[in-house]
Amino acid sequence: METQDRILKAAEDRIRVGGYNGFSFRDIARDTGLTNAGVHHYFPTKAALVVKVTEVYHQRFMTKLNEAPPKKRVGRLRHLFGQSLKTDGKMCLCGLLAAESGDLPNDVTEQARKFFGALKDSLLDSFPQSNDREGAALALLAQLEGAILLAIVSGDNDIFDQATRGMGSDTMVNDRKPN
Amino acid sequence: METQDRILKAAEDRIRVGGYNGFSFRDIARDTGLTNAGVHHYFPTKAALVVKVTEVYHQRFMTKLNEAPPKKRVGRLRHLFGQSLKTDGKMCLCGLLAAESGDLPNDVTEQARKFFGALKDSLLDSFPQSNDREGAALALLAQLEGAILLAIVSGDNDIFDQATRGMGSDTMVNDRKPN
DNA sequence: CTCCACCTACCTACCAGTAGGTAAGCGCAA
DNA sequence: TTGCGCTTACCTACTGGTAGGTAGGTGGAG
Repeated sequence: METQDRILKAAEDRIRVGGYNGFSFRDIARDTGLTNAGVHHYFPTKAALVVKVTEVYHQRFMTKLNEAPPKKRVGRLRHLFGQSLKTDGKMCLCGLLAAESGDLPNDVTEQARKFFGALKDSLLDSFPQSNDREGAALALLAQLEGAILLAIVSGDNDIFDQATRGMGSDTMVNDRKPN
Repeated sequence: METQDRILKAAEDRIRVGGYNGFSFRDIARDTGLTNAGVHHYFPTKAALVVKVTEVYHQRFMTKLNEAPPKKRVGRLRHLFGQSLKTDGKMCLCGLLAAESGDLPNDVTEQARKFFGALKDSLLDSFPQSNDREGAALALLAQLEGAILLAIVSGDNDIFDQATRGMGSDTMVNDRKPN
């Protein structure tokens, strides 16, 4: 694996546990077997590193989401969030950054915002046109992001399933009752 | 206002913007006109300070929530979260701490967990006994916490309303606060 | 020989936390 | 009423350690 990719992976893992202020260049250096300066060789500033991490995350996530046809996006999204929790045992990267966004470099906040914008747009086609699709997509996104948050703080993955029951797989694949 | 309370207020405000690692004792000292050591006089460690902040927040929040009768708790809770966003312009304290919880002192994480436990318990009575009340309460909590997160990162309070539309008005009760 | 990856060595600023001092106030006894 | 022991509420000055970031070198591959 390329050094740059190892740096990005280490940074993503760190951020998804402790957030932007919860890791340092030296942490990443230790994780990758480099030195502080070695990490700076690839990313001049912390903000630049985190922006790149979010770009990679964004693209990877959207690719997986858009593999599913519009009608199955909700279930797919639920699956992806669940995987984030159960396989990685970690928060959604952009969810954590969003929470801290009041104290982040502007371009990092902007990246998190873009992620949720893209998610919402990809989701719109899953809802019937007549209703408030925008609101329905946002509500769903909110519920998923909140569910992962509740599960993480509780240290209990089942909470994610409880808080998202009925979403996607059973009742709601293509006809969630919008409020 | 007592010095200790000014410290607690400053710390709460700071945490709700940047999280646990997003503020320092010196920030609080500047906010309150004290010195670093002056803040340490009241709170020996950062963890102790943050634990106290969450205790005060928890109690204040639950008091306001439980003013409403069980049947109106959902609307009340939505109102309180909306107020947190629109009046304070800030995240829910425990939501932010929950997101970062992977990198927090244990007793701080525990406080955040307790907050959501209390919220869920208070909410249970708002749901019909026959169904999966636990899941319904968790889903609602998740949606609210996620909605505030999406609104914060977007810098657009309307997103909170969109993502929680219908909540507390159809199946739940009205969401106008009865003051 | 050049370029690139990465290093050593270092900077300044800041971190949480501590040591020890001081000024003002308390309850209480003479 | 004065004086004493003790406490509260801070302060200045400092510690060891870490933060993000930089200047300039080294070693190996092409």
